[in-house]
Amino acid sequence: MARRFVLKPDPSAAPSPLTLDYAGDLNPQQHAAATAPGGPVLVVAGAGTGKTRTLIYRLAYLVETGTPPEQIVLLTFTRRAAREMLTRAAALLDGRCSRVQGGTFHAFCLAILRQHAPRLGLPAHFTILDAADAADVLDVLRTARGLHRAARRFPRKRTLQAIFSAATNRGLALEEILAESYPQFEAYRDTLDALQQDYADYKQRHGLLDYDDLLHRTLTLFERHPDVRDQVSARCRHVLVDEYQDTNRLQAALVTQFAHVHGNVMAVGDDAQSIYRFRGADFRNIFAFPERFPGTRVLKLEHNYRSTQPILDLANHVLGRATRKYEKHLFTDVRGGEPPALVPAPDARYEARFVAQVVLELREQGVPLRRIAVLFRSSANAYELEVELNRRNIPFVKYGGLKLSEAAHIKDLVAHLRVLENPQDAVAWNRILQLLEGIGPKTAADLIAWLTAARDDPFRLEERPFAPRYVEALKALFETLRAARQPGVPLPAQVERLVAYYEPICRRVYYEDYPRRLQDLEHFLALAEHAGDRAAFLASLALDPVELTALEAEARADDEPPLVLSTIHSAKGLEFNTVFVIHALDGVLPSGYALKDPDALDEELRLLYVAVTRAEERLFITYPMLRYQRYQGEYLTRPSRFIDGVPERLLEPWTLVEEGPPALPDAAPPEALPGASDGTRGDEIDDGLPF
DNA sequence: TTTCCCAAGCTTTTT
DNA sequence: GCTTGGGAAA
Repeated sequence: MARRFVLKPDPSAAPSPLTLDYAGDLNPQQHAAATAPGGPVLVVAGAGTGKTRTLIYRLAYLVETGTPPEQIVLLTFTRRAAREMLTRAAALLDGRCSRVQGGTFHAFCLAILRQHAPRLGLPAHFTILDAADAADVLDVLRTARGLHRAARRFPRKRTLQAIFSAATNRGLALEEILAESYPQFEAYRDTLDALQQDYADYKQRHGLLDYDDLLHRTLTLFERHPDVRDQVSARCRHVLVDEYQDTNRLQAALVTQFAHVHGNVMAVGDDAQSIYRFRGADFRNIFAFPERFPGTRVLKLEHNYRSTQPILDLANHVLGRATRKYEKHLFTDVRGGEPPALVPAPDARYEARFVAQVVLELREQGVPLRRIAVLFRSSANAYELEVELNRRNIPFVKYGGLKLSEAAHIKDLVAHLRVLENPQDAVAWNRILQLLEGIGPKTAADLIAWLTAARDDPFRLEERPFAPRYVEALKALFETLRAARQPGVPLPAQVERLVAYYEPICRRVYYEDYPRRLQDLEHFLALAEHAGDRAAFLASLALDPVELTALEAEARADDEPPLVLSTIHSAKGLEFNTVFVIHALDGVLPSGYALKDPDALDEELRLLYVAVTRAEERLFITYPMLRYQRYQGEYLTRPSRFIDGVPERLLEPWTLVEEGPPALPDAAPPEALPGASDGTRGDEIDDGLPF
C-alpha cells in the first residue's frame, strides 16, 4: 500500500479573491455543501431544494479555489443534465468551467475503455451494442444452439437480453435473477449459463461492448490493472455524482474507484426520487454511502424553492402513502397558489382536448409553452394528445418516445458505419447483409464467418463461390464500403455515400412507408455534419440518442420553443411552471406490472412524487374514465390508487362540461370545451357527450 | 434457403 | 398495432 502524502497549496500561487458571492447566493445548507472541504460529502436533497444549483456552485467553487477544471468529473444520469449543468456553470464563471469532464457513467467509461482497449484484448475501434443489437446477437446464438425449437418455451431474445443485463447490473448470479424474476425459466438454468458465456465470447471475438459492459469492463480493467485505475483516479481530483439514488451496484463501485486516490467525492441524491430500480438501481446505495466512504459529511437540503405549498402538500401526502417511510417533509415560503386539480375526462380524446385548451389559455396569459410539461408513465399514453396538438398546431417536443437511432432504417444505415469503424462487428454485418436480395440468415451467417476471419482487407471480395443470386448486390455493397473508407473522406461525405447506396434498399424494404423514412435519412445526414469523427458520431448515437420530435422541433427553430411532452423518467431533474400528469390510472401509474410486488409499487408511487414535484405553480392530474384497449375494446377505468381518496382540500376535483349543443367528436370546433367548473364531484359527466 | 403469409403473443420506464 | 415465430411455397 502506497503511503499517502498530502501536498499543501502552493504558497506562491496567491489565491485570487472569489468572484461569486457563495454565502449570499445560497442558503446555509447549500453553502456548506458548495464550499465543503475535500473528502466525501453526501448531500441528501429533497425535490426542488436547489440540488442542481448547489452542484453548479460547487463546480464553480472548486474551479475558483484552484482545482483545474479538467480534473473535475461530473457524473450525471443523462447527457442532457450534464450539458445543462456545465452550461450554467460556464455562465457563472464566464467559461472557466468548460473543460470539466462531464457526462454519463456510460460515456465516461467509454472514454476510459477506448484509451485502454488493448489491455482488455479489445480492438481500439470496438463498437457499442444497444439493447436491440444485444438481443439480435442473442437471437443468432440461440439459433446456433438449436434452442429456438426447444420443447418447452425458451425465453425470447428481448427477455434473454433483459435477464443477462439484470445479472450484470445488479452483480448477481444468473441463478439469483431467475429465482427472483423469472421462475418460469429456471429449468433452463444450465442452458442460459452456457448462452451467457457464448454471448461474452461472441462480443470479445467481434470487438463489441454492450451498455453493461461499458461499466462492468471498466471495473475489470481497474481490477486487473491498478496502474490504470490510479492514473484515471489521479485525474479525478473531485468526483461529483448527481442522482446518486439511481446508481446501481456497478456505478457505486465505479465511484469508489474514481475517487480512489483523493477520496474527494460529492454525491447528491434523494431516496424518495429513486425511479430506476428496473435497471438495477438500488436506493440503498445512498444510505450505504457513509459506510463506503468513512468520514462522510452528510448535509441535508430541505427548503423547497420550486413549488407552491398546495403542490407540496399533495407531494407530501403522496409520499406518505408509501410502504417505506421517508423522512421527507417538503416546505416552502412561496405563499398562496391554487390547489392541484384532479380532472376526470370521459375518454382520452377529451383528456387531450382539456390539456390542449388549458395550454392555449396559459399561453394567452403569458406562460411560454416551454414552461409547460405534460408527463406520463409510458410514451404511448400521449398518443391522443399528440394527435390533438398536431390538429391545433401547438408545437411540442416529446422526450422518451422513439429515438431516431432506434428506427429500423436508421439502424440499417448505422450498421454500415459500424462496419467501416469495426470490420469485425458481426451484428452490423448481419443486418447489412440481410438487406440484400437473396441473402437470408443462413447465407449471412456463412458470409460473416468468412468476412470476420482474419484477412488483409476486409473490404475486398476475392475469389469465392458466391451464389449468382446475390453476387451483384454484394459487389455493390463492397464497392460502397471501400469508397467510404478511403482515407481522408470526411464523415459527412461517408454518410452521404452510404445514404446514396442505401436509399433504393430503403424503398424496397420499407415500401409501405418509405417517404417518411427517407426524410429521417436527411436528418441523419444533417446530424453527421456536426458530429466530429466517425467514432465520436457512433458513440453519441449509442449513448445520447436523439429524440425524433426534437429533430422536428429544431427544424422549426424560428418558432417559439415548444411544449414539453415527456415520460416522468425523462423529466427527472427538470422543473416547469405548469405540469399535467395524464393517464393517472390504475394499471398505468402504477403500472400493471408492478401491482403484485410491494417494492415495485413503491417505486411507482415515487414516480408520481417525482411528477408532482416538477410543478412550480400549477398542477393538473387527469385521467380518462373510458379507455380502448386493443383486445378488450373499451372498458371503464379506475383512477390511480395513489390519488383515489386524496382529500379534496389537497386535490380539487374538476368536472368537464361540453359547451352548447352536443357536437359530433370529429366536427367539434377546437374551442368547444369551456373552462372547467369547480366544486362538484369529479366523477360526474354532463349528459350530451356522444357516449 | 429465402421469402411470404398467417397466427400468436405481448406491450414500461433508459444508458 | 406491432413484433416474433412457425410453416409452406418458390
